[in-house]
Amino acid sequence: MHYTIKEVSKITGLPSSTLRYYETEQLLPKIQRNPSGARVYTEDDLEWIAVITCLKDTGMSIKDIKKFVALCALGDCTLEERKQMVLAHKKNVELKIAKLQKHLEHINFKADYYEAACKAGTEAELKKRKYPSPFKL
Amino acid sequence: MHYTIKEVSKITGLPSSTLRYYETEQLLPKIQRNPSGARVYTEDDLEWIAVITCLKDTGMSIKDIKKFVALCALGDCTLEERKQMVLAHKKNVELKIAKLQKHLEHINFKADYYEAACKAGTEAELKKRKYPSPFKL
DNA sequence: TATTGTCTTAAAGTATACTTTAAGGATTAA
DNA sequence: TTAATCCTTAAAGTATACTTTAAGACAATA
Repeated sequence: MHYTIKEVSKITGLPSSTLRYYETEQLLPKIQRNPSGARVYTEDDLEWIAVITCLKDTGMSIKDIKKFVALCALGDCTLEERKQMVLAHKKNVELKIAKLQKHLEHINFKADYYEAACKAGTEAELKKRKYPSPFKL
Repeated sequence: MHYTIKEVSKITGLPSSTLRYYETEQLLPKIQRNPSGARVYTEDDLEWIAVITCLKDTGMSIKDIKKFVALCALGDCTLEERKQMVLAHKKNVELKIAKLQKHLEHINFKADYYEAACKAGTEAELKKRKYPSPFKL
């Protein structure tokens, strides 16, 4: 199956302008063109977009994604380096999730706090409730 | 206990410039000054910084944090609105974590892929291994 | 055939969140 | 007392990741 830029935009949720931007930044391989010069996306292109989206949404910079894509283009001789990049990123994402979960505890504390404060109509009594400091003082 | 801006910077990991920026943007209440005009931070200020850091690191914009801080300053009449903000943000963070976990599966797939490819010395045989598309085609 | 809607490019513009610079004042160590 | 090191402000600069604009080409519809 082949897709126009508009279809890909709808499928992926990325604006056409972003899809063009990713291509000029070389986050995507060169996309084929039809006789009048319009982009024609394949299933493989969609798979690439999924990978890029995954890396981007997990916090990898455009610059690093570009580097990863460039390594892929070089073939088997970059396998080890790509593996290291993926493992490092995996670790980053795990840390990111752990950090968010820690912060979520703080937010849950606040949710309980406001639940109680709204019931009481005032937070005067509640200000003593303190969430343990995340800093070493 | 009282702290200089440099001490707070060390404790929180935020550069002094960022602490000043947060204050001018009104993410922090006005910080006390010593006789020569230098900032003097209290434990309460550190608690605020922890809240701001929590909101910021979980993806709340400076603009929205500012709004939340302003509501806090208005007192009990904004309790309900603050509660709604906290609950909405809690939901956002939960979604964010779920999304990261989903992406982590994709990254784990890639890690396995590169593990196998490095062992084989080539990815030729592995290109058939496809991670299920996250898009509805 | 004219209009509408899509596509193209390159370049300039925008949003967010800081960060740096410049110029000067106060405190401490030699 | 002089140099180093902190502090201050306001304003300009930076980085990242797009997004918009402008100008023009192509294809389908009224």
